[in-house]
Amino acid sequence: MKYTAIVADDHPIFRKGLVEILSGIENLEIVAELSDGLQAYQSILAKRPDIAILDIEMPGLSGLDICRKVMSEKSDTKFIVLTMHRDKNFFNDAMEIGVMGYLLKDNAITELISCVEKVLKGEKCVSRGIENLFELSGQNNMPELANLTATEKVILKLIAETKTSAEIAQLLFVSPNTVDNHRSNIVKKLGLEGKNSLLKFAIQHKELL
Amino acid sequence: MKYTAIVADDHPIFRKGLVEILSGIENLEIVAELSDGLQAYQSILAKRPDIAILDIEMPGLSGLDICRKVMSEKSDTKFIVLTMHRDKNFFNDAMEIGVMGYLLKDNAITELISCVEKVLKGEKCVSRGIENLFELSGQNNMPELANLTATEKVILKLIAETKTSAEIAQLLFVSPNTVDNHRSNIVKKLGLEGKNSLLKFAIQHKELL
DNA sequence: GGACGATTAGTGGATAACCACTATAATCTT
DNA sequence: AAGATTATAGTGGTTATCCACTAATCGTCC
Repeated sequence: MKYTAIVADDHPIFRKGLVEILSGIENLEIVAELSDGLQAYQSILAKRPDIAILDIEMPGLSGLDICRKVMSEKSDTKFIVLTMHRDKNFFNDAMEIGVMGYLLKDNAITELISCVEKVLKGEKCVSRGIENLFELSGQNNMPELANLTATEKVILKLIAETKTSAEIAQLLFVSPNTVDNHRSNIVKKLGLEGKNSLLKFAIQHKELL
Repeated sequence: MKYTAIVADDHPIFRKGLVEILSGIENLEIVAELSDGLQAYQSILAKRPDIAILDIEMPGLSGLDICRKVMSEKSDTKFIVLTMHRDKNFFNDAMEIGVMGYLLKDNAITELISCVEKVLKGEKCVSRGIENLFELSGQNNMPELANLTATEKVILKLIAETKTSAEIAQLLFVSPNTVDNHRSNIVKKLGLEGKNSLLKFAIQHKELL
């Protein structure tokens, strides 16, 4: 018996590679090949494939959006999502939604094949490199940042917006001295040194704040 | 007559797509397929292909590094580089080095094929989407930045790397006073105000420097 | 040769940020 | 109740940056 699959990815060359590899799996037939989220969603509803292999980052609907929508309509389709970026939020979302496979786009071809086979059997499958990523991101996501108090984080954010201590003091209705004191504490907690080191740090890391 | 090609990209699935598409070009034969920069470099030297299709972002040597090295050894190999990111610096570097083709990884398959054909004929070929990128970046690229002198730009870059005036002075073998003077001039030209305004500006705009 | 711009270097002053303390009140923990 | 943490506020000192000047040197263009 042949399983059916649909593939969606907005990068044509990468999609070509995907399709080529999946075509090599004997008991699998690709019934549709899409390049954007909405088309992929409609195609899944129309063809009800056994498995859908979706890029997360796509125009229109993301791969995760598609999973969410399809799964809310009691479908038996199983999902494997692909992503370029080792993003913890994506992974967490994917796990919550209940996708069966989570792969990094730079993974080996053998890993893709074995993942598809596992998922078809009903097993879950997560990329190698993701667990490492997890440990890593837990580590390099600045454990120091977690040590900061709520007020300190607020101030750090405002610093990242290139506000001066005087401006921050006005915004928070406290004395400039207090802000200055918080700055000192933050600098100490983060282990920074030198003039403007806090400003440099804040601007460079404002994405994680 | 058949042309020879080598392909290098560290993403296995994408590389598979690339190779698959290029195999469809009749007068082209792929003589090697690599997954890292150093291997690709050595392979090009060994096989002297007519054309090399290289990812820019690769472990070890980047695609551009490879071009630079190979071209300094009077090779006839023509280069097409691929990149995921619409990065102006990459493009400028590529043009300086003299690559024949510059493609974005999300480009269409037809564009890849026509680019290879053009380059084999000796024509240059740049991705659609790149010029747009250029106009865009050309517009919002701060006309004031163009007013800066070469030395001022160097100093601005170093400031963006969060170097202090004293450190910059040491690096450039000039007096700290001179660096300070340049800072003043830059601040004036950019119309900045307030303490650390230059540092803030430099860090926030370092991508365009 | 003269005008101009760029680079170099200096003086002097203002201020924001850093750094190290002390200290009080409020809150939370044990 | 005692202790810890947090937020608040202040004093005093150092320093990097900013700002406004002046000035010498060098190369380029007319």
